[in-house]
Order: sequence, then structure tokens, then C-alpha cells
Amino acid sequence: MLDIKFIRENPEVVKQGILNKNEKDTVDEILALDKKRRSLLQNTEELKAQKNKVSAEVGRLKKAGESTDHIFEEMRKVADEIKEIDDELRTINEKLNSLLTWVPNLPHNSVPIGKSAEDNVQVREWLPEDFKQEDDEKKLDHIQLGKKLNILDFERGAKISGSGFPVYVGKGATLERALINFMLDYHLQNHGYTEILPPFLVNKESMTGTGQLPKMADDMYTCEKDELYPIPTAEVPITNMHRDEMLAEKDLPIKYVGYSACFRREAGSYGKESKGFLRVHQFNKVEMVKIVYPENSYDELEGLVSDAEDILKALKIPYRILMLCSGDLSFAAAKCYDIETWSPAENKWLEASSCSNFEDFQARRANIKFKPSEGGKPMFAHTLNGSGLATSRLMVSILENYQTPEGKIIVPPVLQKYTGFNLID
RNA sequence: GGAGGGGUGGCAGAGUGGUUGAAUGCGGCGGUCUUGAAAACCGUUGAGUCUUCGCGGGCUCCGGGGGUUCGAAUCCCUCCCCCUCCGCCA
Repeated sequence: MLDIKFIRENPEVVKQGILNKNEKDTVDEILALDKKRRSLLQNTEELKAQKNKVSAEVGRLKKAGESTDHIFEEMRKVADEIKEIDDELRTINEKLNSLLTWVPNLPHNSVPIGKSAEDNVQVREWLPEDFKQEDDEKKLDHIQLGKKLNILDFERGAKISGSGFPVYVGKGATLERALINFMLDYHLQNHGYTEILPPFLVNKESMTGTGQLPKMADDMYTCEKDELYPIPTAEVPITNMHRDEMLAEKDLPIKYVGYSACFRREAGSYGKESKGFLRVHQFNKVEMVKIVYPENSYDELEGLVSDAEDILKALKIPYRILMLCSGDLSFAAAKCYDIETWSPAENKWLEASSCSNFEDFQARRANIKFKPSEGGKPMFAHTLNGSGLATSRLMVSILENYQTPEGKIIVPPVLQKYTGFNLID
């Protein structure tokens, strides 16, 4: 959520930001409602001041044993008038708030202006020392490997749940579990995070707090009867842990890392892009969440990306970092880096992580504040999160990059103590 | 699922219709004392919003929403959450 005061004072900046993000500009409508709201507010508050004054007077008169009947008739009228204005005010507030929840966060100044993913800017690329690309065309893709080695079963997943719900079998399941444990341990031991294992179903307030609702309503699953939503990412429960809380500056930065299954409807995506692991409805992810002092948030973003990179370096998976352009930024993000891992069989880069700074956009929605140590007014914290990382796309890269000419998989050395085996055949 | 109890400021906890935005304690901040710290003592300390260049002033907020009343933390309705006991159960 943007600060209404900021919108009021910088309408052109907000409009430009919305435009750069390919979102709908409702600024003029918002400003008109805001103006109306303030005028009604002044109106009703004046009447309320009068009411309060008279009511206090009644108290005094009663104590003195004097008659108060003559006052009541008049005050009843004032009370009615207040009610009328407040009703109108309520309608306007609801409309205004609903419009505000649809206004995206504005891109940070350092973000390149662009329309789509084509305009994203590569920041750097990392390849393992012994990385070779010659034999790529001979390599099996992850679906072929999964079938051949009997470690992934997409067909049975489709039977028991539907397409996009993969089943991990045997060593495939163990490898997945090893990967999750490795990533969690790595962040805990080397990057100073605190582990969280969050609920996988959250309420509407949480979904709104991090910005998934209302815009992404069609992309999430719902449990209507209980008004709960299966989480699309652990970002939601973890960030919302501190919803409606007043933190102390000395608590910051808060750094959490947590595993969760992630559930996404992926409404409207079909075809080649969606085969195998490339697009699934349920996947596993280790997520990092930071709640930080505003001034430090861009440094913390760089740190977040580097924390995710460390995992790929340890696994020796080729990757590149992209800075998303304004048009490709998600609704709540001010700046975002995507990390893409190399898939030799697909012959392309696959998004395995997204690291974003939301500045105070989520904090304002979720009401996450802190008291500055130096005193003064409470401030909204800045929130960030990044995948560290999502296993499905990463698994594609691991399987494909670690396959032998015979179509077996060598378990990446750092995972071997977690799997208990070093070859899948 | 049944019965009962409870949700008040950063935290703990008083307060049951009229200067109560809220006693008190803790915590925070400032100070005295001290070589320094602790302790002790003194002072100070809720949030949001509107208005004003500023000083200031107004309004709202005691789980959420609605109602009664001239006036509600306090009474009524409703929803949510937490705790205790019983039942059921992975």
C-alpha cells in the first residue's frame, strides 16, 4: 500500500510509476475520493466536537441537580446529522481503501524502465570451473531422466491430484528432501537466519498483508468453508508473523528462513512451458524473509541475493542474475533480482529464485512497525524476501547438469551426506 | 462438539454509563548520585488521522463490526481469537 499522503503530494510520480509497471492508473479517482473524504471528515468532526462539549456540560448540570431536558432535543438532531455524514464517509472510505489496495508499489530509481521480461538486465553470470556446454544436445531432459530412473512420476501425480502435482519416488524423494535440508542448514549455519516452519494455510488478512490479495485472487487455491488459503510461498506466513506488531529498532534486522510447500493455481498457463517441473501447482521452496531498518533495505537486498547464490555455488550449478525491469516487477516489489539456473536439455535459463525489496509497501499493509531507538514516531519497517531456493526448477538443473553419458545422476557432493548415496541409477 | 472464563497502552494489569486516553507496575527515554556501571531517587513516555507555514487545536481508537444513549472501555447484538474443564481424535 502506498501512503495516501504521498499520493496526494506526488500524484505525477505515482502515475509514472504505475505506468512503468503496466498497471491501472486510478490516481485521479483516488484523489477525488480523498478530497471528498477530508471535507466530510471536517464536517462530522466539527459536529462531534460540539456533541462532546455539550455532553460534558450535561454531566456537570446533572451533578448540580439542574434540568437538562432542553438540551436533549437539540443534541438528538446533531447525533442524527453525525450519523448521516459518517455513513457517507464509511462508503467513501471503503471505496478508497479498495482502490488503494489495487495500487502497486512503485519501482525504485535504480530499476530499468521496460515493458516485459525482454527488458530485464543481466547483472552477472556464474559458471562452475569445469563447466562445459558441448554435449548439451545429447543430454536427457529432467522428464526423461525422471522416468528412466524412476524417481519422478508425473502421471501418477496427475491421477491422484491433477496435472502439475509431481510425485517424487525413491531416490528422487530422498534427493528432494536432502536438497531442502541442505539449503536450510546452509542458511542457518552461514548466513545467520532463524528457522521457521510455518502453517501452510493462512487467512485473508495475511494474504492481503503481503499483497497477494486482492490482485492475485485467481492464482491461489481457496478453502472456502474455512476462509483459508494454501500459501503460494512461505513469504506469506513468515512476513505476517509480525503483522500488527510494534517492534523495537534493536530487534532489526529480523532474518528468517523457512521451508514450505507452495501451492499455485497458475490459471491460464498451458503448453510447452508447463511440462514436467517447469510449471507445477505444488512445489517445495526454502524462503528467506527479512524485516529491516528502512535505510538498510537495499544493502539487505544485495545480501539476500548473495545468500541465494551461495547455495548454487555450493551445488556448482550455472546461474545468472537478472535485474527485473519495471514492467516485469511483481505488484508489491520495488526492486527484484531473479536468479536463473541453467537447463542444458531445455537449452535455457530457468527462474529458481526471486529476491525482492518491498520497502514499506507490505509493512504498511500488514502494519509492521518499529520504534526508533533515538525516540520519535514509530516507522514502518522494510520487508524483503527471496527464494533460497525453489526446488522444482533447481531440481531440473541438478538432474540435467549432473547426468552421466549413461543417463545416471551423480549426487552433487554437498548433498551426499544428506542423501546417504552418491549415484542415482 | 459441550460447559465456563477472558481479550485494555511496548509488556503486565486496574477500571462496569459522565474531565478515564485510561490508575499502578515493568520496560523505554532524560536527569541526579557514581571514577564508570548497577542500585536508589526525580522527571518523562500510546497510536492514528484532520487542520495549521509553525505554535497549537479537533476527531477517532480499550479484539472486529453493528446498536442503545445527550454521553459507552463500561449496557445490548454479532463475529473473531485466547485460556480452563469434559468429549472426540492424528
